[in-house]
Amino acid sequence: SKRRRGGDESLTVRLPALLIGNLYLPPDDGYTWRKYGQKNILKSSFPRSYYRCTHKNFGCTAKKKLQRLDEDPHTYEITYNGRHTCQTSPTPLLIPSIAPPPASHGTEARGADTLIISASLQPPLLPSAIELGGWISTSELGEGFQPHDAAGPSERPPPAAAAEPAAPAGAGRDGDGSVADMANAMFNTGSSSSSSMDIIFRAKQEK
DNA sequence: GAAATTTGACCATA
DNA sequence: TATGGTCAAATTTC
Repeated sequence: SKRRRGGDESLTVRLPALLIGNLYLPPDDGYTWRKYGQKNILKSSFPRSYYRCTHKNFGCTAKKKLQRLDEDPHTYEITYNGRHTCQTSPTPLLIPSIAPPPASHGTEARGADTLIISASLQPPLLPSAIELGGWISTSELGEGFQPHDAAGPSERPPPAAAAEPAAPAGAGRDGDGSVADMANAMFNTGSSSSSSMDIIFRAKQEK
């Protein structure tokens, strides 16, 4: 269909928004992005926002386009462009740069360089779910989600996922726990990681 | 003061 | 020429 000059890869995924209180916020993919623009799109009632990797200085040209779907306000369509060359990137999780698994329930190919991943298999992959851990009420998660998932060493090979938690003392990450922090600030959940937080991870069922 | 957002202007492409 | 994507100054937040 539309092939681009060799390195122009793009990956489009749809995943459920994090529902905090009564507002939907975009899912955290573990990378640190810097917003550089926002535009209103004709057909969409929601604006489209543009992000690029924070570590652009080091030649990381990864970009990300985010759009909340009109039909499903609780679903975000995220389009990734370019590759993360920055090794300082925290949680690599999804974005396998055009993962090949074609014939599979849940994943359906669209065009040559576009891949749609249904939300149903996202929850386990989302780093936010892992990082936030207790913040997310597992009862609200879709079926297929293991409450004590992260603990299991036998899960799929999470490359950097392992290296990440081993957080180097001091260096730390950039403000990344934004979701938790924001939620915390918002609802004044205060100390303790009690699960009183009302984060609902809605797994959208594709029609 | 540095770093990240916001926002309208500007540019590119269909 | 209209629409989508990026720039960059002003502004806010850390």
